[in-house]
Amino acid sequence: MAVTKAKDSILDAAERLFAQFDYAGTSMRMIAEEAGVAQALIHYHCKTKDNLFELILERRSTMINRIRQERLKQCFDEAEGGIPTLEQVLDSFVRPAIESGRYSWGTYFSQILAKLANSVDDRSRDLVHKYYDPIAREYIEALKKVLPELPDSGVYWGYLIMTSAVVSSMPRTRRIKRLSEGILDDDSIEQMIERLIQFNASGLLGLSTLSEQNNGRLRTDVG
Amino acid sequence: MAVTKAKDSILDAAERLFAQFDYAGTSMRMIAEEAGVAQALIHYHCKTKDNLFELILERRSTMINRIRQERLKQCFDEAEGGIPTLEQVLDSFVRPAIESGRYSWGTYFSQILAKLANSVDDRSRDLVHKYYDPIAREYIEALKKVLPELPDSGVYWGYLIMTSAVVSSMPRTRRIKRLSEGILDDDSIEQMIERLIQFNASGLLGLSTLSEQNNGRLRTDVG
DNA sequence: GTCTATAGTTCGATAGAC
DNA sequence: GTCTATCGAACTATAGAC
Repeated sequence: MAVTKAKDSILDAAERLFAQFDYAGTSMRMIAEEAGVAQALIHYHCKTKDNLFELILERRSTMINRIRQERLKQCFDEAEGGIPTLEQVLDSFVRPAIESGRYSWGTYFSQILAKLANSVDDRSRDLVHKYYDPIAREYIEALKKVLPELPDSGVYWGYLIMTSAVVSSMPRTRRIKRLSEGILDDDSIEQMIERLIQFNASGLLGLSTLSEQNNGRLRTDVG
Repeated sequence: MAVTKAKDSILDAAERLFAQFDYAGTSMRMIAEEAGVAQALIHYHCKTKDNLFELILERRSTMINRIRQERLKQCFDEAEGGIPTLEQVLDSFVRPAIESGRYSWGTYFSQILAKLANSVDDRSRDLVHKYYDPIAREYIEALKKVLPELPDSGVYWGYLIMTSAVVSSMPRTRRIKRLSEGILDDDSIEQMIERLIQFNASGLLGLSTLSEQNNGRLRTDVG
């Protein structure tokens, strides 16, 4: 049985509005109007406003993370010696997220996800836990294999810093265009993917040079 | 003339509530109750809800960015040869932000800022423009001096990726504790500052190795 | 500066017809 | 599955006393 057409248009409309006005700033009336259905139909299909938000998150996170999972597995399957390069692993992580921005839904979902990832309330943490911890654990294991010299603490911190950078690069704030006075823009997806992989690969490798015993002191012989 | 005590308690209360429930999810009634004043007094002191939000942003951003500005200047003044190390520059950027999390207000403001930074609506962009573009331009100029071999596009992308990582590391989501199964936590401020500096310094340097003509191809000889 | 009271609007959710 | 109608509550902002 296919998902009803009405339910899809409700999810699409809510996704656009939640992105633009935030969860609390979006009313069921606005969603109904945007979707072109009666307000009561949203409750019929999606129960509550809170559940509607989770449905949106579930739809896109499973979509993106399934692709990541497949490409990560492919990395390891096709690698000579069974260990792919760091860049190959990061590509499988970064590309599905940034490429989703090509689709109109991606521009909306990315804003929802970025705000969710930076929320500290219990409900938001539970949602991140439910939909993003499984893929996080897979990448943490993959990074341990690809970077065997990196201590575990570096892997965890590195993964989280990298994730922050990727998630925050998904919404097109156009800030780079303003700061660079029009020279650069965030609509070049391939350029952004390349920069993110390069920056994060180097950043992860950089954590290797920081020994556990060495905390508080930084090498200053770079640059 | 000192700022009124009532106004401060209104700003403090609103800061806590905006962080917890977002802008649209916080009502003037909630703020009045949390501040222990009448609802009408908020309008007297802060005019509208929208203006109240800007007052909160102005108060903390000027506080943090003034410290950054002073320390950045100090870096260059005290450096031998006039050019400080990359890590010294990044320390002046990262430390004031992360250390603000020691104060209770920092835990609230960090959540507000992280969501603002990931918003694409015109009002949010204007606020980022007004309160964060000046300090951004100072650091971009500083990075150009510290990393003379890095092409401009690398400086702009690097600054924005770094900023994303730092801003998203400010709210204590405690995700690292869950993912590391209790081994690590985000309450160790010194450890977090060190990791962020190390990661971002390496990430910025990593962008140097990516030539303008080379886009689409990555070196794979790392790891 | 601080308050009470309230105008005028909008909210999430549900009841019940078809 | 889809609709109209509506309940009870909450909203921002202001008027006006002190």
